[in-house]
Amino acid sequence: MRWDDIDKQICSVARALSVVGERWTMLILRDAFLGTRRFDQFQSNLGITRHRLSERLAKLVDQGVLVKVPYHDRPLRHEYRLTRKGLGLYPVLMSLARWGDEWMDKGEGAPLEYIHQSCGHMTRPTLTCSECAEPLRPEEVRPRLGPALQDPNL
Amino acid sequence: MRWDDIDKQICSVARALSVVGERWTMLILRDAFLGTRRFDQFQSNLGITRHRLSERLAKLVDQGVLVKVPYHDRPLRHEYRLTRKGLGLYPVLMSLARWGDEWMDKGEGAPLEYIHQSCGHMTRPTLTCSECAEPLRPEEVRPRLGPALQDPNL
DNA sequence: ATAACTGGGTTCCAGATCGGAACGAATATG
DNA sequence: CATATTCGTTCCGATCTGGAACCCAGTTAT
Repeated sequence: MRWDDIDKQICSVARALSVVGERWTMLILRDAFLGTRRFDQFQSNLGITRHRLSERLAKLVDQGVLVKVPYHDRPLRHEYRLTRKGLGLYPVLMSLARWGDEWMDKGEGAPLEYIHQSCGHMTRPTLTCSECAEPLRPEEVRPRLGPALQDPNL
Repeated sequence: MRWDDIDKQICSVARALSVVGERWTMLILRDAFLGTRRFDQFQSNLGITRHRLSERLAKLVDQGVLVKVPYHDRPLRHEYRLTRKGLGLYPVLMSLARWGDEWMDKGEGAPLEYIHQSCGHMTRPTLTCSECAEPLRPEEVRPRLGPALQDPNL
């Protein structure tokens, strides 16, 4: 199977990766969450080539993860901002960051720390159950077929 | 900058992606979390080529995300299991799945649903603050430089 | 005992994707 | 007018990918 066809799988992870699973895309979004908005800020922060960057940004705009907002008229200039769909990726980014902090540390501690302003503490983002609020452990979660995978002939 | 050098960045997201950011890797891990363990189970579930699969598995073993465990002696056969480091990626996978459920749905509902066995309910995995247990919203979290990025000359 | 099968790979090649550098277009600045 | 800034695009050689064929050690089927 070609990579371009993964979005045809009936799997939310595959579909998500069809949008954010390419090289650089997650790093672009990391920067977007940290406040980067303009083409060449992205470019110099990331060290990605201009070509690749414009390709990735275009796809993210296309998929509704970013919007192009004009911030200057003549000459026409845009910046790229996270949409609600884009903001929805926050847990993915934070989970990646936490895993990196925990498992890929080279002995100098975390690059960034996060203050949760509503409670004032340094936070360690934790995935919890929406119903009982306990941290979700893989052994305690049982997946079952959802609507999209239920055979109507059963 | 070449993609192979992203792990040199002082950024946990980049370091995490240097391990799990290649095509297919996350899908391999998704399958691993759903119980897949053997080479050709992965291969037929994913539709990845054998070559690519053996390459990805080798890297994941190398990075300590999976372990090769022998399950048969003569002929020698191994299976691939998640290590603690691998299990640590659960929040990343679940967050991706939730985002896919929410934003990439094609109108037939979620492919999988998740039952949290310790509370018995269908759960919607939610990223929360470790300190106050409230859901983490990006606007309420302020990043600051951590130990790895603090200039010792300040 | 020979053939066919199984699990777990590796080799090879054509085509797609990538990185780097040069080029372009539209306006602003001196 | 010459130069700079911003945001791209074009081109090309290098790297990566997918598909198919091949390999090898044991195992079962004939």
